[in-house]
Amino acid sequence: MITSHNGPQPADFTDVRATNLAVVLRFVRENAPCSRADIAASTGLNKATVSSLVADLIDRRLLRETGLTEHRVGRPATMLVLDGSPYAAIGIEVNVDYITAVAVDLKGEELLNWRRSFPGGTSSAGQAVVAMAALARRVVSRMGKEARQVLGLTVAVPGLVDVHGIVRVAPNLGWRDADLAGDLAKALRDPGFPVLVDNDANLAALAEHRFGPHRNAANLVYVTGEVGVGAGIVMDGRLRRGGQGYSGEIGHIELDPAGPTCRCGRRGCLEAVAGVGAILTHTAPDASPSELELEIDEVVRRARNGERDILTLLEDVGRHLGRGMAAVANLLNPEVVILGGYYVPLAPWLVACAEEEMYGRVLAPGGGGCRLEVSTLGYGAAALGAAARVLDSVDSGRLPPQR
Amino acid sequence: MITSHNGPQPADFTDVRATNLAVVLRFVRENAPCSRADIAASTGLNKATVSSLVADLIDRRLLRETGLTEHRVGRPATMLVLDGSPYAAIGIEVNVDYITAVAVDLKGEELLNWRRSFPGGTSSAGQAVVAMAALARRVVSRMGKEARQVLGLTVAVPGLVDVHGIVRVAPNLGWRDADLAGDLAKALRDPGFPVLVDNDANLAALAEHRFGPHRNAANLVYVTGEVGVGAGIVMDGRLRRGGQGYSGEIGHIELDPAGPTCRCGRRGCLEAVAGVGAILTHTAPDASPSELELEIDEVVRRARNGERDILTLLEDVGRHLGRGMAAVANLLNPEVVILGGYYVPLAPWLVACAEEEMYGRVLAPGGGGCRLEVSTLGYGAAALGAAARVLDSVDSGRLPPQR
DNA sequence: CGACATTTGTTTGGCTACATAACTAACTAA
DNA sequence: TTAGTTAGTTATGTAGCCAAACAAATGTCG
Repeated sequence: MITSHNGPQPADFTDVRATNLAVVLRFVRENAPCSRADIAASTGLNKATVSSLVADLIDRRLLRETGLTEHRVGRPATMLVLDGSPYAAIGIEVNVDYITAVAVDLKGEELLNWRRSFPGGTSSAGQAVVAMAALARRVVSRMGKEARQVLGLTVAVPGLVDVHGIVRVAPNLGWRDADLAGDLAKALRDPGFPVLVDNDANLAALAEHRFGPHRNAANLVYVTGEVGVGAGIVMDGRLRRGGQGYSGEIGHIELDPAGPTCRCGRRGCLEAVAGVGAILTHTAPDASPSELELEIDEVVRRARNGERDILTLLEDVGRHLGRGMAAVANLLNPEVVILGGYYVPLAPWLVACAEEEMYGRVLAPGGGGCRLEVSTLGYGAAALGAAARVLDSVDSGRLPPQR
Repeated sequence: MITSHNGPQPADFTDVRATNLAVVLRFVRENAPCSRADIAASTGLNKATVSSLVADLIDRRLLRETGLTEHRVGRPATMLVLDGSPYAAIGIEVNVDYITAVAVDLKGEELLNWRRSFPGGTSSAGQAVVAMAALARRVVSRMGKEARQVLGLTVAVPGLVDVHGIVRVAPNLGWRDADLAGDLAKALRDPGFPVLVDNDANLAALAEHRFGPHRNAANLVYVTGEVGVGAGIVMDGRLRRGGQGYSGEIGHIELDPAGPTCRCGRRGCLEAVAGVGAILTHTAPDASPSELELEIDEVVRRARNGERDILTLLEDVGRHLGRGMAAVANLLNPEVVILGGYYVPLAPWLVACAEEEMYGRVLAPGGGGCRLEVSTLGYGAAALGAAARVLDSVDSGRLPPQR
């Protein structure tokens, strides 16, 4: 049996080449426009090697030469940039009431962002596959019209996804043991690109790691503020999924044995005291999942109006959230914890309290250098991360073939 | 400026060689005795390549040929084993009342295990360096007499050690901002091998990962049960230290806002409700740190006698511990959480309750496959891990030079 | 007992891909 | 115009992998 973690794999020349191609690709992404000489100087690779690698990447249409530098001593340099035009990566996010599809090019530029309503809360996984396949086909066809090759498709699911990509439990969708990736690939009939599935918080963390303002942080945690509360963990520059893929389940960390009852049946879970639900049980106890966004808007409006009870409620939620994040920061010592989902619109009234609690509880000197920040990627973070997941696999050496 | 995490480093042939040497070395460690043909078949490397790699490793005295196989069809195979004799890795553990030094060979066989009492609680870091240097010199000299080359020395410290190896805070030793590694290297006057410092829980986790019964687990957490409670985290096969090196500080996760006051000033920290201190405040409130071991022995004796109040106390501690470990398991989804330190002798009365709490609170299906286990490595786990840290750097390609 | 099969490990040759250095190219400065 | 500077390419050398042929040492079976 061949498994992935049977010790380190042996290396050969193709690995060297793949590694160095990825090094050049990443360097250009982060430093474009730049010359071959820049790449050689910064990476330590030889000029000749860089020329060969760049030629290869141009052949694969991943890089493109743009103009020359002017008015400098010496021969002008031909500048290189990522070639945005020939490829696309697709990310899809399923949720309680809608499906989002985004496509990005190699640079991460958003090519499209489609959202269609979908009764996720009352549909089976099979029905979701049908809906996703329809949407995906339209996206693929649009990409085809733009003469773009699709490099891959990843689906973000709010639930427990195991290391094989099987959706084990998605509480808000009511799914269990669904092989979404396999079924979707089947529905797309041999799509010619890999189809993957991962947890939404994991993928949002990946989006922050790649596109967010803290993209340099090798260690970060993204926290979803949806009906459930989950986390995606990036440590040492990579997503860490744990033994079976279930890492980041912080929603049911117990913060207070005397706290309110959680929907899991226990008391004082993070989700119950600092989740979006904890706010809405006070303001709109009968809201259905699909009304969530409207209800949160209403909470924001009332907070803006300075309604005392709402402000107190949010401060309280902020403090609980801060306590939970302190646990995360103490355990993982990330550079930054990023709050996402519905925490974003509520941030102005949450974050000060949360920060105070968190910084007060982190043991390491200087709070371990861990900051609490608010996501700037918006609601589509998971879908964007799903697309980023595709780009990541390109970065780690699985390049499209040569022309 | 050259920093370690500035993106992936370019690769060349020496990397390929180093990678493959490490692959062969690890394979032999885990499958000794084995033949060159076995290695080729299992790793996928070519027979010729394996021969060349093995010759190199024999030259470096890392491998040794042992007899031939007999009574099998075909040409008999020359079997290979790790060569235990020419090298040693040294691990030192500083504690409140003693310093431990261990030396192991390449196989992890313990060559010596010396413990000398040392008033760590009342000594400065400078005095500790003097004591450690004296002990280290004796160990190095003993290794010299056995004609062994010392590959490295690592010190395990109960405290916050940053990514540069500086001891930022060691509460029980009263140290702050001590460059132990630098000072110790200076005291040893150009020892000719690397001197490193790391947190004791991290190193104990490494010991479990390398030598423990769960050495196959790529994701594990080790929990120290000393005066403080800390954790070492192995994810995806490597120690994860976080952004600044302060990961695993679980002692002050707040489990109960209404709980007892912790020495950190807050209420209901894991350390305060499930640390060794939480037990001793009930049984021996005035015990000094150096009497800890005796006091725990006394608790064990009374538990064996079936004293009701002690059993209740331990069950209570077990439940709190289980709640804390549930948080760890939910966040990290490791294959196993290993309890160490003073939790080991107390395990018979703690673990059942802890398991029950933990499994009940882990959200993932089947508890995420996460088990709660008790360390079998004994009190010297951190020192052993310190030595393992040295062996790890050999494994990742920093081999001793050829003869 | 001897031919043959089986398995191990080495040798030879070929290939990939990196490094070094020499060289060409294209500009600025004076 | 000439010197200086920087960019990128073109040999040439070399490390180290793989594949295949080969040599060596054993067991098996007629």
